[in-house]
Amino acid sequence: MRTFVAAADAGQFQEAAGALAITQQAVSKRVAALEHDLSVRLFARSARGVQLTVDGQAFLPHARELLRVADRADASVRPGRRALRVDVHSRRIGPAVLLQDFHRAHPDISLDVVTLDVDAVGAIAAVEAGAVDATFHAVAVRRLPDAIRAARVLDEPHELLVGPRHPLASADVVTPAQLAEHRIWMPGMAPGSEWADYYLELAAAFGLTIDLAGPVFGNEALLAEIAGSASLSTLVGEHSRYLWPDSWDLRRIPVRDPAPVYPMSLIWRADNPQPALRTLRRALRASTPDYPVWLPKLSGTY
Amino acid sequence: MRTFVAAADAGQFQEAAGALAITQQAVSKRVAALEHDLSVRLFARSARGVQLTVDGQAFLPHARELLRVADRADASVRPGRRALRVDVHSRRIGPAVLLQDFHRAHPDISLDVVTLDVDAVGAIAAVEAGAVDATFHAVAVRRLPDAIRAARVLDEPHELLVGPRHPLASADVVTPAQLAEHRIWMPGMAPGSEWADYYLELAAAFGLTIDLAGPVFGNEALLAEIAGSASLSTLVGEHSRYLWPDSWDLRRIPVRDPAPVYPMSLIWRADNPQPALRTLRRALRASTPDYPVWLPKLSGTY
DNA sequence: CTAGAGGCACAACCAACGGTTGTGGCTCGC
DNA sequence: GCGAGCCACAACCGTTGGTTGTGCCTCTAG
Repeated sequence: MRTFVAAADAGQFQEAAGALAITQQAVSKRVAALEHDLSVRLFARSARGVQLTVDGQAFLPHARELLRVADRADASVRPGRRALRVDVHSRRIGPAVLLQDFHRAHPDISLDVVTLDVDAVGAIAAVEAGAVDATFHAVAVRRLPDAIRAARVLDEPHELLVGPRHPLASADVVTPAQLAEHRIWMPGMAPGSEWADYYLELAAAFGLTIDLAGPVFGNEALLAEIAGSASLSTLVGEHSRYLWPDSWDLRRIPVRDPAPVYPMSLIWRADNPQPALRTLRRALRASTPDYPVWLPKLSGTY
Repeated sequence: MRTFVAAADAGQFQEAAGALAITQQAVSKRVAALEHDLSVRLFARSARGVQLTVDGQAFLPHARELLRVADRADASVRPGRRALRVDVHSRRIGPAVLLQDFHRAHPDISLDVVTLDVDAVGAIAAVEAGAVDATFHAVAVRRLPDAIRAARVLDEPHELLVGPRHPLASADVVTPAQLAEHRIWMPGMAPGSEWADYYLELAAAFGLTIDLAGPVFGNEALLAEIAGSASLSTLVGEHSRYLWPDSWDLRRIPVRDPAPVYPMSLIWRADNPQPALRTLRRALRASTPDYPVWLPKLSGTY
């Protein structure tokens, strides 16, 4: 492909061969092979050089695009100068949305969003090791390793997700106190994880029934279950993206007075030289809600 | 790359090998070679299969994109089911702009814009031969080959392009009659071409001095010449895109009363089965100006 | 605790690919 | 008409990339 583009740019195989440091015959062979694979003629040969055919003209921009993508792919992992790589715990929750906004605002910065599938300790270890440039987690800033920095970037308020038959289905807003009478189901939180700790502390603070146990069949199953139930509900982050069929008629009801928020920090290595990281940090300015919030004490490992 | 994606999807080399109809060892070798080239480990191997590393996760979407682009590149020339291919005489004039608008409105339709670099006769021959799906030219509809259809899609009005020292530099609008006193320079029109015929007929109709001869050094040179001259001017299509440094201070002045328009038709083969062509035809509805226009008699080959 | 199943890597082997040099034919310009 | 410039074809050969055979590791079932 690179040879084809070089030949198209040069207008002759000889010169392209020079640029690629191979012989004219090799260029001829490569182009012939490409033409054979595509079963189409890309160049019209003459004694003065070559000229793109119609098919060649149509193919050229695609070939260039292919090389661009290949170079980007290479740059995404090439040690030393790879793209900014950020870990999010799930692609459906707040931080992923923040990153998407960031990408829209800075399309020139190449960004890789990955999901490490580890807890805060593991993610911070990955940041320390340089495997990722940054991660999002709830941390008590005082107890981080020396080389690690953190900045609060998102206080994520919660919404109650209920089906149409749930008693609170028609509420515009609910208070934590109101939730005490209802069962909140959040399966899949590993005991001891920051998530489990958070929801246990929340439950204790307001006398709630938050069910962290139970079989985990995935988010889709959970949503389906809630859609059909008159008593089940769950909590989701305000920025999170969950999709369901319209017919399920699920409702998201803000929780306020106070609003339990989940405090997310961006975590990075102090000595990370990536300029894009600085840009990301600047772009992610925390906007504190203008209503009363409830925050956990964050007594976990960090 | 395809092997890497297959292995990532399968979660094990064995299964990927089956899907690709090669042996597990070949998959192992291919992945190892890719890892070597990138000097990065993409998979963590275990006795239960393989799992993407962080680098692998970051690389995967790029690899998928690469395959997508490769497939599109292939589809762009693969005989039988290639993308809609339209010839424009120049990427800077009206039809190219129409196509760009069309692409924005229908981003799902893959469109290849090519420049055949031939006259109307050659372009229509290319349409007949199936090398391109459509072309834009000024034609008298009556005399086309049987298998060819045409529809007027753009009556392109002209603007006078002058430098700041030209006598008409400050005019808001000019008439063809006014132009009779000034020299209009349009080098590079081959004698007998539809363009030359048009401008000759225009010159005759209004007693203009239109200079089609002269050395051709390219558009940039022409613009530079005009910018510095107090007497030279040229005509450009209203939709055409020419760029120049701000300091040149060139002005585009509409020609009206009547406005000489250049009538462009979309030309295609009656039996072209491409559904996208139908969409293009529907999208390109001619919008006739609501002011008096001048049209040529179109006495050329077609 | 052990045996077997399942999965990946390494080694040896071999066809085919992709480069090289050498050469011939074509076209254009002097 | 002849040389210069450029591309294609042929012969040649090292390397690549597939194959089969095998060993090692881990997880699990008996």
